Amino acid sequence: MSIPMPGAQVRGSKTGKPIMALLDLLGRTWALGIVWQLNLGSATFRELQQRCEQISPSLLNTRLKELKVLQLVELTPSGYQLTETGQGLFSIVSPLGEWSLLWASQIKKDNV
Amino acid sequence: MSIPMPGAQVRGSKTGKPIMALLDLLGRTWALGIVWQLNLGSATFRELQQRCEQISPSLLNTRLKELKVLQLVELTPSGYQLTETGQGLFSIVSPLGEWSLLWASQIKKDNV
DNA sequence: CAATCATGCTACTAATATTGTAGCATCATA
DNA sequence: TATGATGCTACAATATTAGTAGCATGATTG
Repeated sequence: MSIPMPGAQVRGSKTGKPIMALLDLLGRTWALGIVWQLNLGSATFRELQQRCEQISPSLLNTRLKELKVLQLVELTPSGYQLTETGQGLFSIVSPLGEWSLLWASQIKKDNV
Repeated sequence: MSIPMPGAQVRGSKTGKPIMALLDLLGRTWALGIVWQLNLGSATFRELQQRCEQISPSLLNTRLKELKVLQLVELTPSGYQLTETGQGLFSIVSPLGEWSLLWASQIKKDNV
């Protein structure tokens, strides 16, 4: 799967709009999960694998490559970590944590 | 693929944490894109198909089923539309639109 | 200096998800 | 009773993800 570079055609969209590239990226398995986990602190490849509940190394590596090219993640001597841009992305999606709890309780409520 | 119900095991996570269910859902092709498009206004199945640049009807239907069960989307006489909960989700992710533009320009800048 | 360990990662097959096309069933309108 | 629009299903082809084994490199340890 080619890397969803903003400005280029991406999976599901030919317009090249950055938001479409971003939605393509975030719509890939574990992409958002990796960003989420890395926000908890930098991690080695294998640590990250464990935090992501045993994601396969091939997929983890594929995602990390994408995230590196798109400058959301970088590999430093102390492990993989979010770039400043990656932190910016995280800060946008971070309210999802709290929101998901409300969402969960609402779904439950309606099933009673 | 089973529906990522918060509280249950989901793809990639056994903890049942709502955030993991949410990340699973959002990590599926077109899930976030459908929410994004529906925020522009309700749409019939076929209109939605066109807005999503010719997403296949089988996948669109699969995603809509999931989003309906998870109460983010509902089918009304005037077409598919976001529920209040779905609008809440959108309001969190909506800054991604503007953010993606900055992101795109930053990536370009670094390539110069 | 050889053995051990941890690192990032590749290779490969099997399982699963997505695409793409055709077309069905239902309802409203003409 | 046609015609058109609706929501969708079926199915084969293709692409992605999962899962396991293990390689290559560098640091540490005996």
